[in-house]
Amino acid sequence: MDALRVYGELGLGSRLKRMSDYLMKETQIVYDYFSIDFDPYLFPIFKTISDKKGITNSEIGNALQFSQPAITQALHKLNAKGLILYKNDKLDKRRKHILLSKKGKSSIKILKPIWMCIEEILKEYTDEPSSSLIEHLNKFENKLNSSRFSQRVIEKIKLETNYGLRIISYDNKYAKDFYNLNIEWLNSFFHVEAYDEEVLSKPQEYIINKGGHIFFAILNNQIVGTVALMPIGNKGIFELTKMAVTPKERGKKIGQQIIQYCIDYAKSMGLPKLVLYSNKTLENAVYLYRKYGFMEVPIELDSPYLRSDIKMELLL
Amino acid sequence: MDALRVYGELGLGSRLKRMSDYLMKETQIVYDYFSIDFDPYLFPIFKTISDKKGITNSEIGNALQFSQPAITQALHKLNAKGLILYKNDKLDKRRKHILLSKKGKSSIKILKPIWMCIEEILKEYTDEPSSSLIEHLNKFENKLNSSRFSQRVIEKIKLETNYGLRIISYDNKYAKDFYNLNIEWLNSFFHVEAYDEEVLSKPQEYIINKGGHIFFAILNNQIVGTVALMPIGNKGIFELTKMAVTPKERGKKIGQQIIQYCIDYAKSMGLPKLVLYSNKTLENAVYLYRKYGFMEVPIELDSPYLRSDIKMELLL
DNA sequence: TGTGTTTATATAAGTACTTATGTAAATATA
DNA sequence: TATATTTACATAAGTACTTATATAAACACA
Repeated sequence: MDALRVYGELGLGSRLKRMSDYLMKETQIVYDYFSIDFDPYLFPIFKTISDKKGITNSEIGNALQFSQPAITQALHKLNAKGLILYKNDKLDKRRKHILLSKKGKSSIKILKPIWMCIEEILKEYTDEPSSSLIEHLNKFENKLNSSRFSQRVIEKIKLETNYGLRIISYDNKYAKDFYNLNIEWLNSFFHVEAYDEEVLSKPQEYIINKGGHIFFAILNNQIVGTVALMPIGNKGIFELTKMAVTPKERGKKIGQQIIQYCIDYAKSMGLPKLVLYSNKTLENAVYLYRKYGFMEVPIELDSPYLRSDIKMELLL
Repeated sequence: MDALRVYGELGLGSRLKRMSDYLMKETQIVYDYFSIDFDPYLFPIFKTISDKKGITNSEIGNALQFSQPAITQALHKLNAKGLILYKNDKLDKRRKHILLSKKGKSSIKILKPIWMCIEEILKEYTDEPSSSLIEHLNKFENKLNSSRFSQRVIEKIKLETNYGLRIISYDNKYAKDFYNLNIEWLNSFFHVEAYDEEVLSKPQEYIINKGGHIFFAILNNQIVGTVALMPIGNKGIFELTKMAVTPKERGKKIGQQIIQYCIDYAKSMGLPKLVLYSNKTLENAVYLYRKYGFMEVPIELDSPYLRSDIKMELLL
C-alpha cells in the first residue's frame, strides 16, 4: 500500500522527488554497468555544454533554471573527470567559457547511444494519454515497478547498440568464425571461388603465416565481425580484406569500428599505405571506404579477385 | 528557453526534481506566511502518523517507500517541534509506536484547511487530460510559472478559510460594525424593534457600562463577526447575545469560533452559567448551540425579546 | 575620475535525502 | 538451550541541491 499515492495531489511534491531519485539511481546503475565514469545529475549540464560550445556558468544556470552554485559545483565535478575545459573571456575577465575537452567529446560519443536507449524506454513508459497528472504518475510508477528500469535499459543497450564491442587479434579457436562470416557474405553476393574456400578454411596458413593479421569484433562474448590485413610485396603495403559483419548485428556501425581499428593499427605500425579491392555494386561498402579516406585508383588487369572492379587506397 | 524541456524524456529525472523542489519551496512560503512551524517534507510522515495512530518507524517507511533513516530523522524533527510522542511497545522492546501529541493534534486541525487549499489548486493545475507525461509536466510548469503557486494558495486560504481569525475585545471605533452586523441579521429574519435599535446604537452605554462584554472576530483586518455577553442579575450569570457574522464570510465556521471563545472566556472568569434566547426557526443556530453544549430550558413568559421562543443554557 | 552598483563566479554552511554500519532485542535453528 | 540470524531503530558520512555571502571585475554616472 503506497500512502503517497493515496494522498494524491497533496503528496505531489514528495512523490516527484521520490520518482526523480529512483530514475537517477537507476541511471547510475546503467552507467556503472558499462563502466562509464558519469553521474546522471550531470546530464543536463554536460549536454548543454556539448550543445552550446563556449557557454558560461551563469548561461547554463539560466538555461536549466538551477542556481548558480549548483552549476559551479557540477562544473567542478566535470572538470575533475577531465570532461571540460575552461577558457577565459578575452574582454570580460570575470567570464569563463566552458568547452568539452577531448575526453569530453569522446565521452559524448560513448554516452549518446546510451541516452538514446534511455529516452526510448522512457518514451515507451510515458508516451500515452492520461486524464490527469496523478494518473500519469501512477501509470509510470506501475511500469517502473513491474521491471527494473536499469535492467530494461541495459538489455536494450546490449541488444541495439555495439556497446562493449572489443576488437581482438587472431586466435585459432576463432578460425571457424572467420570462415563462416566470410562465406555468408560471399555467398549472398558472389560465387564462392575455390581459392576463397581454401584461404578461408586455413587462415593460419594463408594469412597469419604469411605476415598478415586477422582481427575479430567481439560483442557480448560473440564474434560479430572480422577483417584481415594481408601484406602485398615487401614495402609495408597491406591489403584490407576479408571484412565481414554477421547479418543480425548489422546497422550497429560495427564495420566502421573495424575499419577505424585497421587504420589505427596500420598507423601505429608505421605502414605507408592500405589498399583494398571491392565491387561497385557494393555501394554501401564503397561509400564507407571513401568516408574513411580511401581513394579510388586504377585497378590492375590481373587483380587478385575475379569479382573486383574497383581498387582503393589510403595513404597513412 | 528552458533546456530541460528540450531534452524531453532524457531530462525527466532532473526535471521531476526541479519541480519537486519548487513545490516544496513554495509550500514552505505558505506555511511561513501563516506563521506555521511546519516543513513541507514532513507532510507525508505527519499525515501517515495522523491517519494510523501508533504506527512504527519502519511501518511508515514501508507505507511511503522512504528509507528507514529518512523516517528516523523526520521523526526527530517532528519530536523537536513537539508534534509527536513515542510510546514503547510492551511486548517488543525494539519497537516504538508514534502518536500525535496534543500540539500535534491541534496542528493537524490548523493544517487541514491549508492542505485542502493546496490540494484544490494542484488539482486545478493538474487535473486535465494530456497525451504524454512530458506534455503534462509542460502544462503544469506553465501554470506554475504564470502565477506563483504560493501566492495563489495564500489568496485561496484567505478567501475560503477563516485562517488568521482573531477575536478582540470591544473598542468604540468598532461601534458602527457592531450595529451593522446585528441590524443586517435582524432585518433579514425579524422586525427590528425600537429597543434593538437603541441598544445596538449605543453599545457602550447599554452593554459595556452595565458590566457586559463585546467581542469582535477580525479577519484580514476586517470585522467579520461579533457577540456580546450581558450580565443577568448578580449571580455571575451571563447572556450570550448579539451574535452575528457578516454574510459574505459565512460558511467559514466563524460563528463556532465566536461561541467557543465566549465559553472559554466565561470559564476563565469562573462564571457558573451562560444562557441565550433564540428562535426555533433559526435551526442552524440552535443546532450550533446544542453542539457546544447548550441545553434547552423552559422559556420565561416575559422573555426579553418578542422574537424568542427558545431559551438555552450551558453550565460551565 | 572616482565611487557606488551590478554582474560573474566561488565558497561556506545548511538540508533532506541516501548508503553503510552500529546496537540491542527478537527469532530461528542446531 | 546456546548460538546464529533477523529485525527495529539509531548514527555517521556522503551527495546534490539550496541560500547567504565573498571577491573581483565591469559598468553607470555624478
